[in-house]
Amino acid sequence: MARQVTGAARRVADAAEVLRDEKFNARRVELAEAALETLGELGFARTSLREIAQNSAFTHGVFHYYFSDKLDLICCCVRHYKAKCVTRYDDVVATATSRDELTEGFLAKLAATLQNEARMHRLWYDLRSQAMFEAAFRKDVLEIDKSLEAMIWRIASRYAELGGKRPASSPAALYALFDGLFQNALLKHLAGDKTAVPELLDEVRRLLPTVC
Amino acid sequence: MARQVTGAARRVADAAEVLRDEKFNARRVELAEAALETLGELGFARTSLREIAQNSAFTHGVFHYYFSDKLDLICCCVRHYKAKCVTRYDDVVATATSRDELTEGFLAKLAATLQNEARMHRLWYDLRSQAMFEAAFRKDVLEIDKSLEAMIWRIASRYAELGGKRPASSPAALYALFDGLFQNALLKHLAGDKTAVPELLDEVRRLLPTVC
DNA sequence: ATTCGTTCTTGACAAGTGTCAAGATTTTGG
DNA sequence: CCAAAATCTTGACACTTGTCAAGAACGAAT
Repeated sequence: MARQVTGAARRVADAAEVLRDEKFNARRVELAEAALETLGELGFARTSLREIAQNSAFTHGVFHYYFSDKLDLICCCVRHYKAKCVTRYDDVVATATSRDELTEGFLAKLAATLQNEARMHRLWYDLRSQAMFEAAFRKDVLEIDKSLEAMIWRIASRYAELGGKRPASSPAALYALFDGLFQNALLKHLAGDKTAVPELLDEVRRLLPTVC
Repeated sequence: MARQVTGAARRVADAAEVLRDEKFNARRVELAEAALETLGELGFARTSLREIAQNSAFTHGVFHYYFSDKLDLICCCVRHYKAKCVTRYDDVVATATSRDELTEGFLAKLAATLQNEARMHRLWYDLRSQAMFEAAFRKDVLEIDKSLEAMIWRIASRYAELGGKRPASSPAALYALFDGLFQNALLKHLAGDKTAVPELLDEVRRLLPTVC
């Protein structure tokens, strides 16, 4: 009987701890989301914890309560960002019933992303570059890169399938191609080049039938 | 006669000034080269002028004598870096007399670059990302990007020519593809992935005949 | 309602930052 | 050879940075 009580008590205690952990983690995500705002605005190099705090509803001390240090915070930001990013085109892939439909849906989302979420994406490129210097970022960054490659591959596979074909290149090559084009268009777009977005769309429209 | 003397004096003065300017600029390049060492090691975010000075034969004051501020120094570094980079494959393109020769020469240089100049290249990716935040970098970065695109295009054109064909993609798409592949391979290589280099070579070897 | 553990605020600290200026040193031109 | 201009050194400045600790505010369980 003592056994059962202990078992029950343990269960209750465990449940409580899980709950606390979840709450703790939810707060971490809240803070990470707030941090992403400032990071997207200033970039990794120019962003300090105090600046993050000032641009948010929190004080700088809270960040040190929830994160062991700055890298811990940024890693949490990156992981959180990932979840949002990777599913961006899943709707289009799931609902498109023809090559044209898929193409137009993809291009529309691509253009919208480039214009409305430029800040988040430049942060991604920033952090991916940081990972080349800071080993602490590498694991997460490589993981996200893999996820993005898979995302592109899903689009390409579906596009090929709708045409009764198979993709003509490897997942790595396809991802490299689209990522490179997007990165270049993003830089031009941020530099005020109005032609960046339409030129990206043209390029992708021309490319899709040749690679899948 | 007074006219002639003034004219001659002016010419001499001008020549002297040009000489001084050249000397001044040579020194700037020396300093930039020293700065590139530290920048390649630490990345833009973590590099301070004092650190640059300590890792070099100069004192930190000199850098402020030759550069108006930190951005000015970094811009000079980037411009200097460009000149070296853009001509890397020109020999191979000029001397190759067959597709195979060009392929092997290109791949050899590609592998060597990835392994021996990883630090300089991660710095390039770092600065290109910085340009998305810092407007002062954009002009130079976009210019270098264009030069690199042209470099890739020269290789692809020559490769196509040697096969009696024409490149199947636009310069932008080709550059995006190779740049994306290289960037990804660099990250993996820096993360200690021994397969990064051979996999890049395989991918490029497979890709070349399909895009040109 | 009181107590105890969690959460948050505030202020401080040491280290590091870019920038500048006064003066030492070297080079140059007459 | 000497004055003037350039190059360079040194040390200081005002400011920002990440980190931490002391304690206030809060919430939940007894």
